Amino acid sequence: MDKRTKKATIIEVARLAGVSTATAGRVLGSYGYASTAIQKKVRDAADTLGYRPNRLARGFKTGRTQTIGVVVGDIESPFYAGILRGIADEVRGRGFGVLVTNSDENVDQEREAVQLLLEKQVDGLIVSPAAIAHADCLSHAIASQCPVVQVDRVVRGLETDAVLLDNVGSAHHAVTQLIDAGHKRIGIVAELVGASPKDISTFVRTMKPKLPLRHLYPSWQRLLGYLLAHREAGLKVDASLVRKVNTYSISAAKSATEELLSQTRPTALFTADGLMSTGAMMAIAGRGLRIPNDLSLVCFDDLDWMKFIGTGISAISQPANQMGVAVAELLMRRIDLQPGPPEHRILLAEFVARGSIVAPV
Amino acid sequence: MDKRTKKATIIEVARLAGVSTATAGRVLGSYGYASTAIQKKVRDAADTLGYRPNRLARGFKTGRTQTIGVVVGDIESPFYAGILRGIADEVRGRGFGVLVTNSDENVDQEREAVQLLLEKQVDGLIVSPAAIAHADCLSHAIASQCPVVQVDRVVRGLETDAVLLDNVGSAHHAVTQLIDAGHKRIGIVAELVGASPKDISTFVRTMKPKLPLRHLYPSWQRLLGYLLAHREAGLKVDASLVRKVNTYSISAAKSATEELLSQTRPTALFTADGLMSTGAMMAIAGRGLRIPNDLSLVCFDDLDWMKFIGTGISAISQPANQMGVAVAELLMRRIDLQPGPPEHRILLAEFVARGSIVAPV
DNA sequence: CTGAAAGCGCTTACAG
DNA sequence: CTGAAAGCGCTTACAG
Repeated sequence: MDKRTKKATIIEVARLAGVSTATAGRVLGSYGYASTAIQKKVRDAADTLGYRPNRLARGFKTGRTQTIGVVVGDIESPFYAGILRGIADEVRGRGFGVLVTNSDENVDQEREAVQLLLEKQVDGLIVSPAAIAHADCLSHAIASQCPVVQVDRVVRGLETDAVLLDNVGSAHHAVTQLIDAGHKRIGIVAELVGASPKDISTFVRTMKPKLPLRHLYPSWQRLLGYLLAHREAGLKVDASLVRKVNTYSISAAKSATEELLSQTRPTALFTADGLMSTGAMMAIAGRGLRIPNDLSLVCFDDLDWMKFIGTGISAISQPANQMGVAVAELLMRRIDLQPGPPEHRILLAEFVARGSIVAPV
Repeated sequence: MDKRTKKATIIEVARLAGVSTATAGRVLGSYGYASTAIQKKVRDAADTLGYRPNRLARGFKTGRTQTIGVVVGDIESPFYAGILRGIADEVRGRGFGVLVTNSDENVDQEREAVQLLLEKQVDGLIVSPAAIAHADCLSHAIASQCPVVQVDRVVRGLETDAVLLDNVGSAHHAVTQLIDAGHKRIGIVAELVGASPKDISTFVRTMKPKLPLRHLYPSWQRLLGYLLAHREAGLKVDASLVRKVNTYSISAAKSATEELLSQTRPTALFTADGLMSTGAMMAIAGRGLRIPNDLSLVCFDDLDWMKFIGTGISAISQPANQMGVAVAELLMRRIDLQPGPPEHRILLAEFVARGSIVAPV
């Protein structure tokens, strides 16, 4: 192989092999027929020239880039990192590339990202939509024939395939463990984006969400699971046990938990995602509370430290990798033009029982 | 804006505006001149047609795709996720996309990934090389004019810009804290890829690495920092205090730590990265050891739980985001054809002192 | 300041 | 089974 700096094109390969560029393309791109004799000539020529196909040119010509775009909130979050990992694994064998962007859960950033990805002619889009009410940029993508699959949440009125978690069921199950152990005052710390105190108390009372269930943010769905578990047990929920966080950050989760612990004295706590759990744990440790003796705890998202802190923290483990694999699968199907109505694939989380639940004192 | 499914091209915009495609391109791509009157006509036409530039076509023509490729071990690792975040942030404003791939620290996978990225005509490559002895695919990339920047480690003989951490200095500093507190038997749990027991004992004795210092894997550099700290204090190191891990996994780190704790009874422990720290903590908790009363501990990589476990774990905090920003900056310069000899940018880690170091009993 | 024309590196009907 | 030719959607010298 000749290592010159100038890249060889199919034209040069064809010339050296003494065939047309069409034929050279057919053997190198393995489409169409070619006699074995010619195949060998072409491959040899390609080898000696160190030919590397220009996928950009191919994509430009065929209209398919073998690239998918992914827009998530923040790849630094273990949940999204896990999803991304699953996507990359699923897609690699197919020779696809993955273009990633962070939206920071911000609609403008999401719009810009989608725009860029579309202009780069991705074959499909995987999005964890920042806003759930509407997403013009995603409708626009679909209108221009770019398949979209949503993950973790679903925009109202955006009819696409989606991969979701059974948030209500998982939270319900976890909180039921607490109730079964005898807890009656169970605090919950959750993101609850865009909630006012009034929204929360209304929701706690009525359990009627403003949007259809499947268009709720995950943290709202988890709250619903919490409420349902209570109702099922005939327990009334004191709205002051339900804490939202001011900004989506560990320190805000910590403050919210501190307030909750000092003001309403719950005997158990349920945290609605990994970030909440970490913040809550900081507050718990800060107050010198021992788990489970002083406080029972169940967390959404199973983080490393839950395995070794104290007697272990019982947790709901989201199958992030599998979610990534599933969402990539669904997208690939659509890229392959498989028709059919939108499919929502709902994955189940695993409840990992450890030593953080005991009867209240 | 007209939302038809067929995408408008610059030809149609030009026709509607009554100008040539060249002119339309000049105003839409903001290169070259155009009178304000024409600018308006073209923009209006673009708006009514809902024109979106095809960046693939542009890239194909200009030879610059405004896309960079990134190959890291595993995006699920918080360290790489942090780097990727930094890269994405740095690059977004420039309208660049980021194509990510996992090598799983496997040379073949790395080669395939680099190959694919090159064929996709990325403008540059950021790689955390899987093997340090050589990397033909990266030399190949450079030979074909694709700038490469290395991060976290550097391949021998591959002269590129790089962003590295001062592993030796950081480890030295951390271990010195332990020594200053009076510890004489300090265990270390590290990855130490490709080491035999003999390699380790030789290295402990001679402190002469097989490769030049800067081409050592991070875990070896951290071990060196550990050794230097001992030598400086006039302390001899018992080679049985140095534990490598059989596979790079939490459970292997846990087993290695268990062996270390039961066999050699150290009074303090130094873990050489986040994964080692998590595994070690599982072993420590499993044995019911309390930190710092039963064992002092310092960890490389500052993980969330180190803030709230017990009295806190003192840790070395790698500036992963900054590393990502730096590596993207360096790459962007080369993409802009800035000449000059390869630059190695060495970042410093921060030592976060918490409550995990006390005098040995 | 603007336009006509060539061309980036492939693939794809269409002939033969 | 193979080749000549057109064309994907832009940008870029080159004229004017």
